[in-house]
Amino acid sequence: MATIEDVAKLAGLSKTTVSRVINNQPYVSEEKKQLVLEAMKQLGYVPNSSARSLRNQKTEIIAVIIPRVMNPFFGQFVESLEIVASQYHYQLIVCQTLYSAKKELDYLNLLKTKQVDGVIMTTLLNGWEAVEPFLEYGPIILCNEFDEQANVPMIHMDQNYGGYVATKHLIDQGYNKIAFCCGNVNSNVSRAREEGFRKALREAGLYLPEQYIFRNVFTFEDGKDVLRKMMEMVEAPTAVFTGSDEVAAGMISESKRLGVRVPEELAVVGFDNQAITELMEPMITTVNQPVKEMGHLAMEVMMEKIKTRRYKEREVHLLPLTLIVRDSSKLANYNVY
Amino acid sequence: MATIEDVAKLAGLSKTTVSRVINNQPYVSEEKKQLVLEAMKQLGYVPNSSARSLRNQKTEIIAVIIPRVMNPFFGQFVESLEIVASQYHYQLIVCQTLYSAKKELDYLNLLKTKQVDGVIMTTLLNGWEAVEPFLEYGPIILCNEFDEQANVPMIHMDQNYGGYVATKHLIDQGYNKIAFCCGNVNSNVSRAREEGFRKALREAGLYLPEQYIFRNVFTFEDGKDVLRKMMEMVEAPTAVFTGSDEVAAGMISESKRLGVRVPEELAVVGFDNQAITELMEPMITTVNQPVKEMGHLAMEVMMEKIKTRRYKEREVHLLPLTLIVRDSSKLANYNVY
DNA sequence: GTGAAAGCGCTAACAG
DNA sequence: CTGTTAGCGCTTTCAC
Repeated sequence: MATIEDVAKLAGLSKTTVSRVINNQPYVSEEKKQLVLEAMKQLGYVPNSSARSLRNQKTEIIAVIIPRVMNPFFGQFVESLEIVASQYHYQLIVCQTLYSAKKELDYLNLLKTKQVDGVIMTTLLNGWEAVEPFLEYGPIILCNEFDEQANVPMIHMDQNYGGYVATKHLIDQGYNKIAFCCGNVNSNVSRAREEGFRKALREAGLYLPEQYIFRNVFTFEDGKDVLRKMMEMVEAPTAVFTGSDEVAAGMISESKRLGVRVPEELAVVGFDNQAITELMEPMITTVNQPVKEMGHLAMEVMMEKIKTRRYKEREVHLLPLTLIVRDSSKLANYNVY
Repeated sequence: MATIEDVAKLAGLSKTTVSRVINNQPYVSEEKKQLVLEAMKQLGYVPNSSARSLRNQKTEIIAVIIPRVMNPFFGQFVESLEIVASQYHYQLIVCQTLYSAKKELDYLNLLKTKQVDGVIMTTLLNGWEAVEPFLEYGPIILCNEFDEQANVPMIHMDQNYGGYVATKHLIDQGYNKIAFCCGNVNSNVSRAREEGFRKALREAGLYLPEQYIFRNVFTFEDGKDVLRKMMEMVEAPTAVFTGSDEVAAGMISESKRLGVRVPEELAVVGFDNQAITELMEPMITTVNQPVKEMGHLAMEVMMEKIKTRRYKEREVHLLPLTLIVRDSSKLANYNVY
């Protein structure tokens, strides 16, 4: 493998001059520049990234921590992050926690070992106190997940509003026995959605029985399970707010199997606005999250923080959530009027 | 940031000894070892990866080149790759070509610049001739996509069989006007499937009109478009083999809109066995691809190639494909008997 | 067992 | 404009 020295020798110049050419620096005559370029081409030379990283103290790699790629929300996030990163000639390392706090911590260490220039986190399994010390080694951006104390850039959606608007919609449709389903209990995302949910119920003077609350519901299968549990209740809910389209789809699928009509006997609202919402029958009412925008913004903010080196300041970017009404929550007779 | 030198000073020892402790090398007394460990803890020391990479000529990073993360097939592939990589303490860089040959080449350069220790490719947009020279800089593994000339490890499915078995199934169900749909024209995957498809038709003595062949069909929307085109034909096909479940879903969705009954008037077979196949109505007949296994195997093979440093040899791992019959291709009256 | 010193490939003072 | 030199942080001879 050719090194800068080989190029220098072949061109009959010094390493410095070659380096200047590589980095498009001024103060190198056109003549010598051509000499260098020629030598580089002849040797098929490309600079060694490890050497550059060591010397420049930066790797041009960003790590993104997500639960798992196959969750469509995070998959889409990774996709949009990578697109922007590649425009800046940065690479993206994917880090899947698989919901393990230990793995989250291991991945944060990439910052400490200087394998990456920054970390974008979408989970906070260890709590902010555990994450904060890593700030000493480079920028961390909180995406989707958030924390009241965190002194870093945060990009997320108004989850409280999301929970509120979806629930308000159900109430407006005439439903009054509404259940709540969420994923990670320790997540502020879930917490905020639940607050919004409760706010809507409160405003409507509706009561929320304890058993109408389901937590740690993540997958299609989980959705099925919850539906069965709901239907076994003496007083079953007539509507349910879920934390993800996948869960909503599971519920609808299981409803069909049990002969429960959606939305007549049970209204279902999803979250995320994934492709599946338009494929299910009935099509799923959901809350759209601007994931792509979040990815773009996150990477842009990361690039800026790396450049300015000021990243230990709280900075909140709030992205809008919008309710998308489809068939899984729309009572036919309400449409007539 | 503490360096090895700081640790050495604090422990009152040399860098060499500290290095030995870091790397668990023998020939260091238990006593000094404890001294070093203590100093390391006190300083919160972690070795700098760039320095290690430069010195050891390896980064412990693997790049994976895929079209895009949001394609569920590749998303799942990335997910399983990352899981195995992390067990080996390797990181995974995602590289999305977005179907651009130039980007594919750019990403291959990661190998040349030594930013990664190996590359796993799932596309071959530039043809093997263009890829081969990069072998000089490190291992390349071909996954899913394959090439007859490539002198590297290849892990893929028997696509020819996949095309054959799905088509045979349609024929056995009594369909005889069968259309073919595939994605990338220049892909051996598509090519092999088409061969299998044609073989089944040939065996059954069925004729294949040119207009029954659709290429460059990738998305849900593409599926809808193709369906409309098919239905506009004077002699419309009564069955269709598609290259992906997404496309199949698009077709079924559009069929419903147009009042075309599936499978009575049109049988549809997908490919990949994604979650969506069980959510659509009717549920989609498809060909299961062991993506997870492919990911695991690919990373295991990569680790082995990196260790042995022998990777310029052709080596084919063929994974089995299985037909999964569901409702989108099953004529009710055929089930009775 | 332990340490001094060289060097991985690159960039940036600094001097000319 | 160009080159000499030092050094980023680590591992590995090689000597003791």
